[in-house]
Amino acid sequence: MPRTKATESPTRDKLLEAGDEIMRAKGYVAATVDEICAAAGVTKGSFFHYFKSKEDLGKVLIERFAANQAAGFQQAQAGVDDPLERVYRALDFADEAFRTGEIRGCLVGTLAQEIWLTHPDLRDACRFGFSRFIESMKHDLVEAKRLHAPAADFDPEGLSAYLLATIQGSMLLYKTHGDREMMLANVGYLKSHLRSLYGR
Amino acid sequence: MPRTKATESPTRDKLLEAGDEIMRAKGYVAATVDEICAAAGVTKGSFFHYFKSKEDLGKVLIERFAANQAAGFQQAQAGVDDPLERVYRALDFADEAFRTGEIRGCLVGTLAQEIWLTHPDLRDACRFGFSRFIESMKHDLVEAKRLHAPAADFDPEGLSAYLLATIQGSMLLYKTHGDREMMLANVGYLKSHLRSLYGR
DNA sequence: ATTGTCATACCGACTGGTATGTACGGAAAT
DNA sequence: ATTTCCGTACATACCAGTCGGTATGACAAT
Repeated sequence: MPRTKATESPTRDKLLEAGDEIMRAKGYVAATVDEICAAAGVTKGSFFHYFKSKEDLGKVLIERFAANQAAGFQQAQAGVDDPLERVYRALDFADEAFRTGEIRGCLVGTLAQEIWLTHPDLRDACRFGFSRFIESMKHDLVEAKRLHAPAADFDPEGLSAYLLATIQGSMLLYKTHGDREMMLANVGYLKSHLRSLYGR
Repeated sequence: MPRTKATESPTRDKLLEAGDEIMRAKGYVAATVDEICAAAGVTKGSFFHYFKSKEDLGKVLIERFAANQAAGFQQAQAGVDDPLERVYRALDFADEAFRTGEIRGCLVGTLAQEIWLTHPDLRDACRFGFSRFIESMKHDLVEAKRLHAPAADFDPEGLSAYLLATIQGSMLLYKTHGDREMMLANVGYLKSHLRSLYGR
């Protein structure tokens, strides 16, 4: 296995998976390298072989999470051309993610909350992750207004950040209330809001 | 000075103020007792005289923050009887808080994100803080529907959690993007959504 | 008025545990 | 043979929380 460049190895993947799990549950600071190693079934030697620091792992995890998320949305919108329909597909995807399987929250949102002042590099990674969502959605929202509601009186530019904020906030409230219905209801309110803005 | 019961003292207040500031900035885990003591200008002896643990301080801070926040909203709605107008006043209050002064985020939201799994007592305090907002707002939203839009097709029960989620998420996005206009725009979207639901 | 007692208020060195990161060595693969 | 890979032991720092100590004022007894 030598001669490779140290990316893409099963050990590294296990560390990423464990790190993702633990950091999403307890946040960045409380997640310890030892715990991550134990969960991954490896030792510290491996950890610091693949990552030069805990912060390095955090950065990789944030980027990985954002990329996976983006891929999910992209898949949910595959083949759909109408921009408004693409937005609804994205919300359906979020809805589906909340409904099925375990919701362990968004890694980007979880980490951003506690490291934005103390770890500028991680904060930038989080910002990039958010922007990725915001920008792609913004494009569709603006286009959709031109197509379906050119005369309507609202600004489509900021809507994508609004959607993201509500989704992030819903996951936050879920952490304290454990109420899945509330999350789903919030996505419903978002959809109804969009319907009223875009006329359908 | 003896014979009192140890609550309400300038030293304790300084610890609370410092703890609030630091935990809001760095979260619960990263905020150290030493740092809080240094910021308050006292020593560890004082800290553990007034609080039996760091978690104890956290609990007090969450309750304090929620109470202050509730008092602020109450003041913003003072003398207003119409339930819908009360809701708008609350949003105006949030708007104003975002616009003026420093926004250091919501302590409840910040802590909830990282301690919900590891510190059940703190999570319960956060839930109570959120519920306080949700319940009082829910009452007005339900009443407002009966008064102003009894025939409209939406459920007013969940709207308050939706409002809170969007506001919390907006503050979260602010941490990565530092964009105050985005927060204000999101409150604007909320208002316009309410206007479209309630017909005014 | 003075003294003694006691609870509150506060200090700061210390402890035990644990955190990240390092040093180094051996296994395994090319 | 050299590099990747991964384990163990260790270095260093820092964490929450403890503990004895001092100071101060309230109260009671003298």
